[in-house]
Amino acid sequence: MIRLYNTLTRKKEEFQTIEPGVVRMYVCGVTVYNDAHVGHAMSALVFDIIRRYLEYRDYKFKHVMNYTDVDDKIINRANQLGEDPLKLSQRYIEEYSRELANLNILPPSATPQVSKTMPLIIEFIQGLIQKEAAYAAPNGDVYFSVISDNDYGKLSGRKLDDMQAGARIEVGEAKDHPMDFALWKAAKPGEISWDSPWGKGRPGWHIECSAMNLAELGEQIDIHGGGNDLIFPHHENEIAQTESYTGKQFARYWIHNGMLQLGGEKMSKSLGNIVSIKDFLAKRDADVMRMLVLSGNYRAPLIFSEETQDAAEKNLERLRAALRPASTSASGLSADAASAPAAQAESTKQAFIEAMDDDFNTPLALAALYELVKAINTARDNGANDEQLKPAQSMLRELTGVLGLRLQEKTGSSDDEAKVIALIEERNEARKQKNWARSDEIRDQLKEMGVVIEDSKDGTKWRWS
RNA sequence: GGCGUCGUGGCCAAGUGGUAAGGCAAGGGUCUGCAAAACCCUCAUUCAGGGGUUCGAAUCCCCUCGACGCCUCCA
Repeated sequence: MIRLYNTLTRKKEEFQTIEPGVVRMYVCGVTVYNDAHVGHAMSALVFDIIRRYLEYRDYKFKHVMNYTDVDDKIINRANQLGEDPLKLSQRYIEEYSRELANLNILPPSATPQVSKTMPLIIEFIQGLIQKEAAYAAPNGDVYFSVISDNDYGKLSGRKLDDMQAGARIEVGEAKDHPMDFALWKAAKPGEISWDSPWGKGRPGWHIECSAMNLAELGEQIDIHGGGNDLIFPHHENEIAQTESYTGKQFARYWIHNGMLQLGGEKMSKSLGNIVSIKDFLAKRDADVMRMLVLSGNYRAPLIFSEETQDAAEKNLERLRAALRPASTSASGLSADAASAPAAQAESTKQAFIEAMDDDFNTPLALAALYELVKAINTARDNGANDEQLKPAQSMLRELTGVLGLRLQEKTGSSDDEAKVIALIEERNEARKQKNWARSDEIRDQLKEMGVVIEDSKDGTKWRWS
């Protein structure tokens, strides 16, 4: 039984899809106006891991991730650069999708954009007005009426009365209730706009997701996800809009990832404490980012520091090392001893599934993997051959694959490779003559080139580090 | 001020009533010319602090302190 934590009910619930065997999942993507950062990567990775795991458990997936390509910030940025806003956002959409691919994130089955969903958004708003859940203001704005929705606030656990006390009431706004929010914003002079029954304008932020959801996945979906900073107001408002429109429960499970922390604070564009995905990948492997996400519960804040990144690299190296071949001089284990790693493979698989079934407990799943790593290494140390290592190694490959880890060995340039081999030959000559000084000097030189060497019975092995 | 999440060893982090997983770091050992890798051993009588419930609490309740998120755009 798969259980997952539902923000809506604040507890873990058994996972049951509307249509057996099929998961409809909508995850809020990004507003595209500049470089995405590792916090966005965290969110995308969390839902990629969830998807990969549920696919491993035989679910088919309809995975939708939207792009917000019409928005104040995009317009401002475009004005600064003297560029067309839709061209600007298109550029960042392409860039973001490349970055997701670089992070080994499976492409969603659909990636709708606001600018391409206008007719449906307008239709949606009209429907809400007809149901008296929304109203057009004289200035050309259209607002959602929160008092029309008797369970408004159920996702974030807020009451209208509580919120009103602290709400910022903009002077001159044409709202009936201070918490009412815009479905349609009248265009300011010179702004990009679309025609509508209320005049030229553009959609508010929340309505786009309701509309795209409906278009791509239908009235009811299984999982709606995003960062926990979206719970209020974004997801709260999405629920209000969609449920007022359809009269049905919108999403069964609301899943929210915790925020990535840099220096004790949430990483965000407005705070300016940003590490872009691009900058991260220039320094570290995509697996490192994924390992970082796997190292903690997806709902908890993720500490992003040099120390946690270094630890993630070490952990990856441990997994990679376990997949390396047996010693060429391996004598082979007795049939009895050879069954140990294979048996561990089975018990690790059980433990892995049990951990992941429980709200995607990746730290516990990793612990199960390390047990398998140990069994493989022990067998190898004891002389297991490749054939005997294979069952355990394939299982390790399978389960790390479910988590989306690539575990590729690092590579260097082939030009350097010839040099490395020459140096190792020279070093082995020196070692034969017991010229340890020269031998160690060459080892240091290789280390500076990023090459690690290991002397073994099979000869000297080397790899890029 | 309101709503919510949370505080576990040097660091990261499982564990939500039955007596503290795992990884990193550190120390010792086996192996090695020395290393590296691997393996073995050591490393929290204790879970922010204080009360309470219970035969029994890191786990439940209350209070205090602290952190983070949201309440405005945000993954």
